Amino acid sequence: MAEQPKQGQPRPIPPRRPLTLRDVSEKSGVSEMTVSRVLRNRGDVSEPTRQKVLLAARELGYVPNRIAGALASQRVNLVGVVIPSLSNQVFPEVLQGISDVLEESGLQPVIGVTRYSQAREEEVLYEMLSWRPSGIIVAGLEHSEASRAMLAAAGIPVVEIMDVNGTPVDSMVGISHDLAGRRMAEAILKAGYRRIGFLGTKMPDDHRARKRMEGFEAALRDAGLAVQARDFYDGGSALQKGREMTAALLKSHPDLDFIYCSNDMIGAGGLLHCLEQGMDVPGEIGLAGFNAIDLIQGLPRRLATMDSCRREIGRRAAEIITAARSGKALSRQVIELEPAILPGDTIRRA
Amino acid sequence: MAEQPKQGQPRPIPPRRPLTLRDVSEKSGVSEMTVSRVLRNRGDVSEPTRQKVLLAARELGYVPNRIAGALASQRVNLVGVVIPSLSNQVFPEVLQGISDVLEESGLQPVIGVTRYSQAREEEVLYEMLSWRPSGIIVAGLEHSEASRAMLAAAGIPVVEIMDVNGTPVDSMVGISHDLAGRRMAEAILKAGYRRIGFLGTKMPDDHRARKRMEGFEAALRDAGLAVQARDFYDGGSALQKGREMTAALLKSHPDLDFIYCSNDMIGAGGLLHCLEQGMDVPGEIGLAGFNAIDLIQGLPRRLATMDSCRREIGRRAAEIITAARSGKALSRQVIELEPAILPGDTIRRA
DNA sequence: ATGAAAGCGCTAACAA
DNA sequence: TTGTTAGCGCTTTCAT
Repeated sequence: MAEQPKQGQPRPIPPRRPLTLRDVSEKSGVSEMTVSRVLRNRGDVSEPTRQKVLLAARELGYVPNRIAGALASQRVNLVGVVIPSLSNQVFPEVLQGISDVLEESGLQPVIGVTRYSQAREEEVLYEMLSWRPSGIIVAGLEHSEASRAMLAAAGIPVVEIMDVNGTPVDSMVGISHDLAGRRMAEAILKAGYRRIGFLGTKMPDDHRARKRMEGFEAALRDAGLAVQARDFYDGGSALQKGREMTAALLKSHPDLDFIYCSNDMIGAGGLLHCLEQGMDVPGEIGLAGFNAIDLIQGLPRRLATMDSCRREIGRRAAEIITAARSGKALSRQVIELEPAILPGDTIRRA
Repeated sequence: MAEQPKQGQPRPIPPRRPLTLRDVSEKSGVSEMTVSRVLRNRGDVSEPTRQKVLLAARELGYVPNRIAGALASQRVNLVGVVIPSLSNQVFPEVLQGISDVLEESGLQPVIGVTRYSQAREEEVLYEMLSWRPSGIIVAGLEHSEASRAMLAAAGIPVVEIMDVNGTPVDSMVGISHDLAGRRMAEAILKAGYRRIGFLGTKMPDDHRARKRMEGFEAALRDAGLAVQARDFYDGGSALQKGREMTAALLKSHPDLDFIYCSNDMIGAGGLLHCLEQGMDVPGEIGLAGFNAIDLIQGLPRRLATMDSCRREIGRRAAEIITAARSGKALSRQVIELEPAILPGDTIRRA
């Protein structure tokens, strides 16, 4: 049963058992404990010993086993991040903000995707909490009872992000989507538009889009007006849907003078349609979206939109986690950011 | 030192120690071992016992500790996925394919982002391997020596994806970007275009974009032609950059009759520019991109492009991992997918 | 069908 | 500065 290096054979995956600290200890002639100290830069180790250990570890190709480490130390450098989708353009940017901050603290984001389903969210949270992360960042304030219970009982910082219209389990960082809708409505009314349509997503669980719409309608009501026409989409290319829905809306309601879209992609599609029809934008018809995504920079007109502060939200949320971890026992923070209106070229200047 | 609920104070993080199997065991009056069996659906447990345990676990809000479980069982339901970026539209779709397949097998993807840096990739891989995942999926074939060594020594299935122009550490699933560039060049030449320009990304480490360009140029050379003009971009809105770079390219080389872009966003920007200038697309000038992203469905013309098979690549890669895990000891698979040309409306019909 | 004992690979706490 | 000991919370294995 002696090991027999077969030369000339394509090297198979090494059947070796994974290396342990003990292997490094034996190879370097230093105790496991000291090896552990060197590998974690902890405690005082003499420079010669340090070098011996480092060399042995490198030569063996040792990769520490964090599972054992985490169990022994009761510390995990993981932060759970739970978001509805990765294909939404918006969430990767939040993630960017999060990982920018976490990286500095040696924390690692672990991403879970819920597909806008509370049931799936519950599963994802359960799965994440079972790894005993140092904190959880989760999009939105609407969760199942079980999810809220898990989060509250986890004994770690929990930050709910993107939205502040509701009651958080622990901390929250976001914008008021109700206010965002209202503000946009006010800007539109101030610019003189009166016959207003709405295009949105059908997603029954996109609570933030819903809140924007509700805020928008509330502001119109305050001015004695109402949305004249609306339509909702579900799936497919948002740009194409924006085109089609705008075309349909203007056909059934030719007198509309503004269309408020629940996101920039829909708005961009609408804008392309209107321009191709030779309509005067923003004179004859105005348009607005939401999010301020990068894309709108390249459109024929800069679509009016609102900054959703995604990156900043990510940064702030991550900072709450890192602060809590380094002992600054605060928690229960509530941070409301101010979404700015970017009027672009698709709303008449007042 | 009695606990003293301070009312009116913001509730601090619950100081309770996390629950363990023992807590469930005590509450249910069943041994830890049997509790463990129930919670994992393993072995034979009588129905009454089962119910007792489940009830106790639910009432306590017990979440198992996977760290301990993984250490004891030497099994981890994690699969590392290492990609260059999340903001590229393309990678989230690969991820979608991956998680569709993994989900069925109870495996969980863990995402790492390299920002197109090999040094960062090395760190990310080290970090991931330290969690002893059941497999690793990594984008691209170009890695540092240390990364390749780590992957080879990890003793788990490794799948390199997106590209097949190179030698994998273990398995690979992707398309030939060299071939993709060639095929597009051939289609363009066949349609009668001769004065061809190129717009790409500056990213020095986007090897796949580079290989496409090289294949493209090789095919032109075979036809006795060469790229007449080229430009590269870096950062910012790709749509806007596509616009600007196309404008600049056509200004300095007004006789170009085709522009091949290294991705659809650049191509879309170019298309919008050309149409706004009143140019005849595809008669006067043709355009093509790469990836077949959703967005192009909503453009004024369907941009010519090539399907990069992202979803399928993700699925196949994940299947290799799940197959290896369920004992079907294969490994070392090489799967080359065929990228189809989608001529759209921006290449003249032959 | 259920339980008891051993130990996964590492680190905290203490000893030398 | 270095080493020893005793677990971390669970699962494997074997006994009952």
